[in-house]
Amino acid sequence: MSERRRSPSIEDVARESGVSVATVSRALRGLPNVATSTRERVQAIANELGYRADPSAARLATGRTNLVQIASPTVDGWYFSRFLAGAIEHLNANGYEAIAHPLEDPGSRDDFLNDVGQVEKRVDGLILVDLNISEEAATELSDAGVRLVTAGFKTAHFPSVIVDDYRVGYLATEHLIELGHSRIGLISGQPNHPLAFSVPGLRLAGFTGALAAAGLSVDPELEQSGRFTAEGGRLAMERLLRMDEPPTAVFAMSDEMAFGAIRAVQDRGMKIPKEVAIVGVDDHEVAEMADLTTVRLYPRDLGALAAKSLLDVISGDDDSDSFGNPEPPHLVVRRSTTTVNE
Amino acid sequence: MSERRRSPSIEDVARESGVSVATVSRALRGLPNVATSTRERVQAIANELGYRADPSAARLATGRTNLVQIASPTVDGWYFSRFLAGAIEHLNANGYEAIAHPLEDPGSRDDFLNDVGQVEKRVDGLILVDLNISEEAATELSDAGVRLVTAGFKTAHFPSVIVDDYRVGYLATEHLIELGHSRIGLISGQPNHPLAFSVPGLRLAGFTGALAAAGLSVDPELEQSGRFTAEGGRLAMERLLRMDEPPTAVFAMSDEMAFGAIRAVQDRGMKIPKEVAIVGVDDHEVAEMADLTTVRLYPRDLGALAAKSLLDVISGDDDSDSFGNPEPPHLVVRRSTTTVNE
DNA sequence: TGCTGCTCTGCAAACGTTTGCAGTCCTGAA
DNA sequence: TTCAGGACTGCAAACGTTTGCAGAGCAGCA
Repeated sequence: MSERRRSPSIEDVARESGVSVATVSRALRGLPNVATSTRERVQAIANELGYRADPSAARLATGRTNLVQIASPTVDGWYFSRFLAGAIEHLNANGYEAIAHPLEDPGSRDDFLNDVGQVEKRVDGLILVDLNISEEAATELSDAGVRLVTAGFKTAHFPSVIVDDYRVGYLATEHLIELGHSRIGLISGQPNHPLAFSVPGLRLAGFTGALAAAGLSVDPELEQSGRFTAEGGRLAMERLLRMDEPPTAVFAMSDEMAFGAIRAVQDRGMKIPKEVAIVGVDDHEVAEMADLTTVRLYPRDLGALAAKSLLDVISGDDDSDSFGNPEPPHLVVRRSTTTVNE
Repeated sequence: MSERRRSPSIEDVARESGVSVATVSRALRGLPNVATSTRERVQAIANELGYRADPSAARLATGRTNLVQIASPTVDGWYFSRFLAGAIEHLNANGYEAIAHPLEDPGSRDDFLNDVGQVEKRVDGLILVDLNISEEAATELSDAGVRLVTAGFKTAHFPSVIVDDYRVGYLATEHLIELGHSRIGLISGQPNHPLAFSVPGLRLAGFTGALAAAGLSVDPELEQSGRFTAEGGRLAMERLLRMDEPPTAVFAMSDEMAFGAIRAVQDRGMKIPKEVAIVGVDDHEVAEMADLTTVRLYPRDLGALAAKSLLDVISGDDDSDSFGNPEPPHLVVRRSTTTVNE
C-alpha cells in the first residue's frame, strides 16, 4: 500500500522560496509586479515540488470555476455527441472543463429545472442545446446571473447559436415536391415536456410551409413519430406503407430514422426511389453509403461556436446577441430520391 | 438590466432561524444529533431563502468534489458516446456530475499525462476508457491517491471493467473461417501514442488467434487501417480489392468501417456475401438495416458498470478488484456473411 | 537634500463551508 | 438529591487560495 502524501500547498512553496504566499500566487499566475528573479525562483520551486493550486480553494476565492455545463437531450445521439465534441474541444483548449449533462427522462429535466438557479455557483456558464426553456425559467436564470448560451433555439434573454430548422424542413420537402411528389409522408419526433426537444416543431413548420407554398395540403395522417431512432423510423414507415393511400415520398427528420425507413421499404420488396423516395437530415457518415439524400448539418461546428460564444459572454465581451452562425444546412442529393444525378 | 443579488449563504439561514451555522449545516445534510423541530425550521427557512450550499466551499472543506472525470479517446464515436451515456446516467443518479474529457490528439494526451497527478484535487474519481496507460503512470496515479477505474484494459493497480476484445476478434474470424474462408482481410485501426487506444491490438490478437487455431497463416498485406471511420473503411476495402489476390472475406474492427467497406464492394459491382463476406463489430443501430453480420457489444452497460465500480471505490468498499463484467460480446449473424439463415 | 512616484513585496481579510471539541440542558436512575 | 450520560447546540479552527491595501526600497528629478 503506497503512502498517500499530502500534496504541497502554496505555503510550502512560499516557505521554500522565502517569499510570502501572496507573491507565490502572483508569480505563478503571471500577474504583473513581481520581479523576474523571484518569479523564476518561485516557478522553479513550484515545479520541483509539483505544486498546483487547489482548484476548490481557487474557486472559492475567485468565484470562478473554470467549469462549463452542457445540457442536451442526449449524449449519445449522432447530432448531440458531435455537438459535444465540438464544444468540449473548444472549451478544453481554453482551460475549461466540460460537464456533460444529458436530460433524457422527464424526471431529470424536472430536477434540472428545479435547481437551475444554483447553476451559477456550480459552473461559470451553461450551454443549453435543443431544450426549450420557458420564458419564466429564462428570466429566473437571467436574474441569477447565469452565463448562458442556447443552441438550437432562442430566448429573449440569452445569445444563441442556431441551425435554421425551418429551412431544414423546407429544403427537404421542397426537393420532394420538385421531383413531382404531392403525397409526402413525415417521420417526426415528438415533444412532450416543458423542457422538450425544440427541433421537431421547426422542421415540421418547414415541411408544412413548403407544402403550402406549392399549394399542397397537409394530411395529418401522414405524420408518424419515429422517436429519432432507426427502429422507430422503421416502425413509422411500416405504418405509412400500410395506409390505404401510402405516400410516394417521405421526409424523415433524421438520417437514423431514414435508415430504418429504408429498411422497412426494402423489407416490403419495394424500390427506392422509384416507389418511395426518402430524404433524411444530418448527413450521418453512413448516409453516403446508404445513398441517402439528406440535409446536411454541422453539429460539431455548431458546438464549437456555442462554446466560443459562451466564453465570450463569460469574459464580458458579449456585445452582440448574435454570433456568426455556422454553415447553413443544405441539401445533399443522392439516390434515395433520384436516379438522375448519379 | 436585472439586479444580480448575492445568493444567500449559510449564515443568512443561521441568522434567520436563530441557530448557529454549524447547526444549519448539520440540519440540512441530515446528520444526527439535531432536534427534529430545529431541523424542520431550518429546512423551511432554507427553502424559503432558496439556499443551497456553495459547492466550492463545501469541496474545500471536505475535499470531496462530487465530480468524476471520464477520459476517452473520443466523445462522438458510436462506442464511446454510448459508454458515456451509461456512465453519466449512473453518476447523475448518485449525485455526481461527469466531466467528459476526450483525448483526441496526441497533444491533449500529453497534457493529460502531465498533470494526471493533479486529478485527485479536481475530481473524486477518474474513469479511463480504452486508453493504455504506462505502468509508471499508473503507479504515479496510485501514489497520488487517485480513485480510478479503467475500462477496456487492465493495469496492475486499479479495478477494471473490460470487454473481451480478444474474443471479439476471435468470434468474428472464426465465423468467417467456418464459412469456408481462408483468405481473410482485416480492416483495423492503429495505435500510435503512449496513451493509445488499446482495443485494436486485442482484436488483432483474436483475429490471428483464430487463424492460427484453424492452421491458417496470416498475410500482413491483408491488414489495412480504416482509422475507425466509415470513410477510412471504404478506402481500406478499396486497397484490399485492388490486390492481386484479394480476400474473400473481411473482418472490420467496427461497424462504421464495415459500412464503408460494404460501400466499396458495391461500388465495384461485387456481391455481398457471395464475392466478399463482411463482418463488423458493435451492432450499430444501422447494422441491422445494412444486414451486417457483427459482434455485438454493450457499451452503455459497460459505462454504467464502470461508474458503479468507481463509486464503490470512492465510498471505500473496493474489496474486490474485479466487478461483474457485462454481457460478453457475441456474434449476430446477418446476410453480409451468409444467405443461409435468412 | 528632499520629494515624487514606481516597483516589488507582505499582511491579513475574505471566500463559505465542515467538523472536532466542549458546553448546556435535561432525563432517569441510584 | 445527586450524578451519569445522552441529546442538542455553538465556538472556532480548519480547508487553500486570491487580492485590497499599505509599506519598503529605490531611482530620478528639482
